[in-house]
Amino acid sequence: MAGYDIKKLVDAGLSHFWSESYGQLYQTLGRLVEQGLAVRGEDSGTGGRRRVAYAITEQGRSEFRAWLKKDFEAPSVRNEFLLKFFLASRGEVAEVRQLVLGYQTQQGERLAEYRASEALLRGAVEGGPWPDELRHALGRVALEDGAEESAARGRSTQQALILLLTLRHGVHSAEGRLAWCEEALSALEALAVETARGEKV
Amino acid sequence: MAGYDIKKLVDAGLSHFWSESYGQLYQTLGRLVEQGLAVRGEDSGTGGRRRVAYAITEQGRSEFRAWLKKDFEAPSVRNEFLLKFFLASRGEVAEVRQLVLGYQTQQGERLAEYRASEALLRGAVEGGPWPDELRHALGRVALEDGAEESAARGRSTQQALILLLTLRHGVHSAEGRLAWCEEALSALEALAVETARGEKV
DNA sequence: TCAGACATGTAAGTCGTTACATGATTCA
DNA sequence: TGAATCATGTAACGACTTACATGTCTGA
Repeated sequence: MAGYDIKKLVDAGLSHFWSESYGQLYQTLGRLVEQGLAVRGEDSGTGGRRRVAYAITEQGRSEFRAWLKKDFEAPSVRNEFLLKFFLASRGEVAEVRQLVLGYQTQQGERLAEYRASEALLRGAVEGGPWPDELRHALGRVALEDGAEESAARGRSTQQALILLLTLRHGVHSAEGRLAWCEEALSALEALAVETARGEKV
Repeated sequence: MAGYDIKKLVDAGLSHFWSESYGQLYQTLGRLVEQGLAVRGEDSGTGGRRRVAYAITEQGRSEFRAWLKKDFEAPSVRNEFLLKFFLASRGEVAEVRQLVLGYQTQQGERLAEYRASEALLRGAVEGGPWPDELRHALGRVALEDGAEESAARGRSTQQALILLLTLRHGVHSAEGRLAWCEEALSALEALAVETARGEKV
C-alpha cells in the first residue's frame, strides 16, 4: 500500500477511534524501511502523481504479530470535559449544569453518527456485499468479496463483523456517557433544591 | 498554590481523567506569569526545599471563566485496543477473542478501582467530613469543611458531589465497555460456529 | 543517620499536527 | 481553463514525557 492509501483507509473506516496525519505517516514509513520491517517498492507514475507502494517484510510481519499480542495501554487518561467539570466545582450549580448539557448534546450527536454508520454496515455482515460508501472509501484496501468461495466469504464476514463491532464500541461508550449525564443532571438538581432549602432555614 | 501542590492534587484526585508532569507544569506556570495570568509570589524556605506560591490574577480569572465556557473537544480519538482489534480482523478468530478477553480484564479491574474510590467519597457527599485518605491527598487545596456554617456546608457538599460524579463517569464508561465485551465475545462465538459449519458443507 | 519525601527547575527527546512546496491529472 | 483531487514529502512548531540536577527536611 502507498502512504496515501493508508491515510484514506484510516480516515474512512477508523476515524472514530484512530487518526494519522501525513506528516506522521510518511515519516513512520521511512523509519519502518530503515528498520527492515517494510520495503519500498518502485515508484509508479511521474512527477507529483507518482505512487510509492510499500510492502511488509517477513521481519515486519512477525514484529506486527508480536505487537498485536502485547498489552495495549488503557484508553487515554485525559478528558477535557471532566477537567472543566471538576474545576467548575466551586462555581454556580447552574454553570456546571450548562457544562453537562453541552456534553450531553455532543455525545448525543456522536451516538447518532455511530448508529447511522452501523446501519450501513449491517448488510455486509449478513454476507451481503460491502455498501458502496465503504467500498469506495476503503477501496484500495482490497476488501475480500462475499460472493464466491466459501473461505473468502468467511473472511469477508469476519472483516465486516469486526468493523461493525468497532462501531458498536462507540455506541456503547456514548450510551454510557449519556447515562452518566442523566445521573449528573439529577444529582445537580437535587443539590440545588437542598441548597435552596438550606438558605431559607 | 505551588507547582508541587498542583501536581499532588492532580495525581490524587484527578488521576483517572487527567495527568500532568512536572516538566509541563513548571513550564506552563512560567508562561502564565509571562502572559500576566498569574503572579509568582515570594519564595519561602531555602535551598532545595523552598516553595514558590503562584496566584491567579484578575485577568487570569476572567480568562479561566472564558475557557470554562468554551467548547471542549470530544474525548480522544485514539484507542490502541480498537486499533489492534481492527488490525486483527484477518487473523484467527481465536486471537481476536484473546484480545477482547484482555480488554475485558483491564476494564473490569478499572471498574473495581472506581467502585472502591467511590465508596470512600460517599460519606463526604452526605455532608460528613472528607475521608482522611482524600483530605491528606488533596491537603493543601484547602477543601472546605462541612462542619460549620450553612453556606460553607453547601460548598463542601457541592465539591464532594462533583468529585464523586467524575468517578461515576469512570464507572459508567467502564460498564459500557464491559457490555461491549459481552456483545463482541458472543458475536465472535457465533461467527466461529458459522464458519465451522460452512467448512463442513 | 540515612532513606525518602519535599520542592523546583532544565535539557533532551518523542510524538504529533499544521503548513507549505511540488507537480500531474481529472473533470466540470 | 482552472479548481479539485491525487500523491509525496519537508520544516517548523507545540505538547508532553523522561531523566537529570540540586539541595533540604523529616522521621524511623
